[in-house]
This record gives sequence, C-alpha cells and structure tokens, in this order.
Amino acid sequence: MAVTLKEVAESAGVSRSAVSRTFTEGASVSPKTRKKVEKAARELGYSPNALASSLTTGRTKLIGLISNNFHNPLFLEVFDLFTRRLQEKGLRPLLVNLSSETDPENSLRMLRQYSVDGVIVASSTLSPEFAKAFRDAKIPVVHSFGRFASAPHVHVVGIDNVECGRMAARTLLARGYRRIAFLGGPKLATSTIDRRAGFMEIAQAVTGVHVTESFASAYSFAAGRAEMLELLKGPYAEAYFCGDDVLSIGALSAIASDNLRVPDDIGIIGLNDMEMAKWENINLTTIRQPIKQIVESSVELVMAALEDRDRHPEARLFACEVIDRGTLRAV
Amino acid sequence: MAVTLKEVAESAGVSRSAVSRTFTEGASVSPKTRKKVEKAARELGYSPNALASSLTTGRTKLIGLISNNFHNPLFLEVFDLFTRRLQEKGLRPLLVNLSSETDPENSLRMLRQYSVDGVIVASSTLSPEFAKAFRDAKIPVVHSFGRFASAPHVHVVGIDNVECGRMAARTLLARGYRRIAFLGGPKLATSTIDRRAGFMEIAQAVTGVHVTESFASAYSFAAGRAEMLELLKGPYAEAYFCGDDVLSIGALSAIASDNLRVPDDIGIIGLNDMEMAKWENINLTTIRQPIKQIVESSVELVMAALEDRDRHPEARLFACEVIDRGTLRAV
DNA sequence: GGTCACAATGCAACCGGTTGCAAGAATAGT
DNA sequence: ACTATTCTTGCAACCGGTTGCATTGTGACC
Repeated sequence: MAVTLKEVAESAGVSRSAVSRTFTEGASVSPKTRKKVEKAARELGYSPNALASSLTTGRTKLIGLISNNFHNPLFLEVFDLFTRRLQEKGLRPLLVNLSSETDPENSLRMLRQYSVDGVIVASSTLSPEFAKAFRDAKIPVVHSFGRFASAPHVHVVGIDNVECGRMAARTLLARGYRRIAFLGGPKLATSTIDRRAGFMEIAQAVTGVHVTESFASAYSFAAGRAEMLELLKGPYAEAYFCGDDVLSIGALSAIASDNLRVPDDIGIIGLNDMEMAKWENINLTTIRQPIKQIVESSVELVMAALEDRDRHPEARLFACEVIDRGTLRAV
Repeated sequence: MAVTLKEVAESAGVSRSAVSRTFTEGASVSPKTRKKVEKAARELGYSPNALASSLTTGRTKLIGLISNNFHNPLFLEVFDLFTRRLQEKGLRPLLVNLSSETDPENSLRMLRQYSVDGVIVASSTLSPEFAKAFRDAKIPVVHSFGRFASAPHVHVVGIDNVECGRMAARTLLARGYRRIAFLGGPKLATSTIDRRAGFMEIAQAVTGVHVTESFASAYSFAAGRAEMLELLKGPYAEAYFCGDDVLSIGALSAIASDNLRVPDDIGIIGLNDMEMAKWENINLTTIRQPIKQIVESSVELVMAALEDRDRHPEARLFACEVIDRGTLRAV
C-alpha cells in the first residue's frame, strides 16, 4: 500500500498529529517541524489519503455529476466545462450516467455511499423524488440546465426557456416570416413546453401570422430529420423554430434531401449554439445558451450550498442571445 | 450526518460486527440476526459508508477515467459506454479532464489521494511517465484507444492503426483511385503516425499510384477544413484518407465550399464511424472502430488487473471494418 | 530573573467501518 | 447422553487520518 501518516511521523521523528497538521491549512506548526515533515514526506513520496480524512472532516470534495444526456453533442462541451471547473476548485466529479439506470434509486444510494458533498444534475429534467431524497439526506443539489421556477424547490441554474421561445418568435417575425412553426422536442419535456409557450405567446399575438406546431420524439438528429421529412409532405411553414440545435441539424438534412434550400425556401432557427452550429457546412442561426456561465455558476452555487446547508433554494437565470448565421433570411 | 453502523447495531440489539457481516457478501450470519439487522437498517435508512470500509478492505471501487478528448464527439459515445459499463460492474468513474491540467502530475496525485482501484486512460496518447507513476503506485492502468505494441508496458485496448491505414489504402485502390492522399491529424500523434505508415505501405507498393500526405493541426472540424481548403488550392488528389471522422467532416465542408462534389470530384474515407457519420447529410464512408467492444474489454481488463496486480501487460486488438456510405465512388 | 500570553506539540479518542480470534451455541454422530 | 465438529457472535484492534485538550516550549515585557 501507499505511505501512511504514521511512517512519515516516524521518519521525521514527530507525532502523527504534527504530520497531519503540516498538511492542514491554517494549523499551528513551527517552521522547524514543518520542514522536517516535508522532507520526510518528500523522501517517502507521501500524499495524504483523502478518503480517510473525509471520515473525520465530513468532507470528501466529491461532487456527483449526474446526467442522462449522453447523446447530445452539446453535453460533451458541458462535461468538459464541468470537469475543468470542478478540478480548478479542488472538487472531484463522480460521474453518473442516469440513462442506464433502470432505477434512479440505485444511483442515489451509491452517491450516498460515497458521501458526495454535493450533486450537480445536468439534465433538463429532475424528478421531484430525486430532489426530495437528496434534501432528506441534506446533500446540496444544483439542477443545471433545469427549469426556471419563481419558487424553486431546489437550486437551479439555466435559462428562461419561455423567454427563449419569445425571442425565437420575435426573430422570425422581424425577418418578415408570416407562416411560422414550432418544431419541438419530446412533448412532455419541460424545455419543450416552455419554449413552445413563449413562442406561441408572441406568434399568436400578432394578426396575420399563421403558426403551427409539431414535436419530434427526441432531441436527436434522427428525430428532427424524421419529423421534418413528415412536415415537408404537406404544406409547410416559411420558417421553423427547432427546440434544439441537434434537432435543427436533423431538420436541415431533411430539407436538403427534399432539394429545398435554406434560407431561400425554408428558414430554421435553433437553440443552444453548440460547437457544431458554427461549422461552415451547417452555419446555423440559433439562440445561444451561455453554457460556460451556467456551468461556472452551478459550481459556484453548489460550493455556496456546501458552506450553508440551509441556504434557500435559488434560481439563477442567464440571458440568451440570437446568433445570426445562415439559416434565416436577412432582415 | 447519515445513519451509522453503530446506530443500526444498537437498534437491532446486536454487535457492530454482526451488522457489518450482514452487509458483507459471504460472511457468517444466522438468518435470525440477519433479519433483525435488515429490519433495523431499513427502518433507519442505513446504507454503509463505502469510503470507510475502503479503509480496511483497501478497495474503493473507484476507477479513474482519464481523458483529454473533450472535443471529439466520438468521446461522448465513449463516455456513455464507459459510465454504463462501469456502473453495471459496480464500479464508479471518477472523471479526470486532462486537457485542463497544466501538470498531469497533479491529476496523478489526486487519483492517488482518492485511492482509485484502477485507472482507464481513454486517449490516444499516454505519456510514459504517467504510466510509470501508476506502475510504481501499483495501480492498474488500462490504456483505451491506445497504441498497439507487441511488447506493451501497460495494458492497452484498441485497434491496430497500421492495419487501418492499410485497409484505407486498399479500399481506395479497389475503387480505382490512383492519385490518393493521407490527411492525418497532428503529426506527432501516434495514431497519425501508425495510420500513415499502413497507408503508405500499401499505396507505395503498387506502381502507377501517386500518393501524397499532409497533416491537420488537430483532430477537429476546424483543422480538417482548414487543411483541406489549403489542399484545394493546388492540384489535389482523387481521394483522401482522413485520420478521423471529425477531420473528414471538416474536409467535406471545405470541399463543399469550393463547390466540388463528393464523391464525383473527390472521395473521402474517414475513421471511427461516429454517430454523426451516418447522418444523412454527411453519409460518410469510414472505417468503423468497434468502440463498444473496446470499452467493454477495457473494463473487463481493468477488473482482471485488479484481481491480479502483477498481471502481465497485455494488448487487446479489435478488428475494424469499412462502412460503405456515400463519400467514395462505387467499386 | 520572573510572570504571562501564546504558539507548538503529543496524547488519546474518534470518524465508520472490517476482521482475526476465542468463546459460546447449535448441530451431527454414535 | 456425550463428544466432536461446525456456525455464530462479540471483543478488540486496526485501517489512515483529525482534533480537543493538556502539557511543554518560546519569547515578550516589566
């Protein structure tokens, strides 16, 4: 096994406490012993066992990073940002893939067994039971990319999907589109519901605008393509607000298959601004979701909640913005 | 804090050992006490602290999952597969993003501090110092997607990149291409070196074939596109073997920007067969890397290495196959 | 030099479990 | 009914650290 505290203590000729103290921030150790201990530690290649110390301190610095979005390329960026940020802050992400669990109860038990300090759920949905279980266990939870609520029952960081819907509708109207449509993700996803609501609110408020809606079975390329192929069979709209970039890309491919051109024949606006959206062969006009800020804020929030366990649930919203590329006609 | 062993013991009216034993596989407990303990545990909502037990057992069931490929969409699939598989096997992935570390030494220390049982490095490169450090610490390492070596100094699971290069060359030749080229990733990446070697071996062996090579600065869309745009300025080849799918997609976009058509004007064959390759608007002919098998085998191997710490380093290779789609002309 | 305040150190108990060992209980064998 | 064997069980030590407390050491000040 690895070198232990005791061995270092013996080698340095001091007590175990002394060694422990040299490795704890702000403990009282004289420069002399500190030097001795550090020398011994270096020679033996000692590094403290974080798990053992967590036993007494009650802090593991482990953060459960839970997601079920392992098929949306956006989330590779999200994982990248999360892991970097957590590492920077001295926290360790324990990754949990929720999609494989038949029973979320299971992941939950596991996170408790490993005494994670906190949990970040990076997924648009978070079941209330899940949230409750963590609250009962007094483990801080931050729901990243979650649904905004004015009275949240859990910390949530994300965007205002309703406002995004409005933004999309306004953008389409500003470009002079009059027959517009919402092409959402799964009908039951809260993100779909909210984006639709905002979109409709604006679209239906102006006379002379014809608005329709439809829903893809998943936030995926295949679902977006399939749904758009279907739509193209009938009389189709002038422009579509797709619930998500990957859906948009699916739709774009359907349009291309039908030998229609974007934005001449059909306009598309997406949501997310994932890396791929700026690829020149896609060049998607979309609404940017500031994932970097969301991630940073989530980490900050989970750390704050660690400090103050009874911190009141808080919702943090970030503004989105339209990124104008090539899939919508000019103003 | 959470419920502890002691509380359960008191509530059930037995010793702590008894409780511990009911929760350890294969320990000797009478049905009667087991029943009592389970009842008490259920009532109190007890679940054992995995970290505390790791202290005596020496096993944490934590596996360090290390990568620096947070920009290649293929790796979202890889992470999905790894997390699922590890979870199925009762192991927990502790994710480490190497790209953010200025100093890999750092991640290494952290993994030691958290006493991970083993490490999976999912990245084409693995520095020898890194491997050595783990070997010194007696922590099993599996290098997934690593370079094949007939005398590996670390467990490695992946494909034979040289053979892939050959396969690509043979495929292009079989389609009647005679002016062919290799468009690799970073010149120093072992994957690039090997794929190039295999490609050249075959291409240069047949007379009348003109073969050239060039290298993108990274395995990324932007780099692939940039390099291909450059190539298109001069006399270009009939078909390109790109080092990777994402590079291929970049190249395809460059070709489209120049108003050339695939496969009529230029052929492209990629490597990986990531999800995107089958998207209808990309429809990339490529060499499939069997990532699912690689992942499963990696997990299996790391578990085996856990059992037998002195297991001899082993290289496991998986065969690739050409997936014929639309970016190469027919035979 | 003596007193005092405070810094440095070691002791021992503790965090939440596991496990070797010996003693006691149960079962089998005759 | 008595002994031999196997199962259960609790005790106590241990895993690798941390920390409250009492003790000792150090320097400041008068």
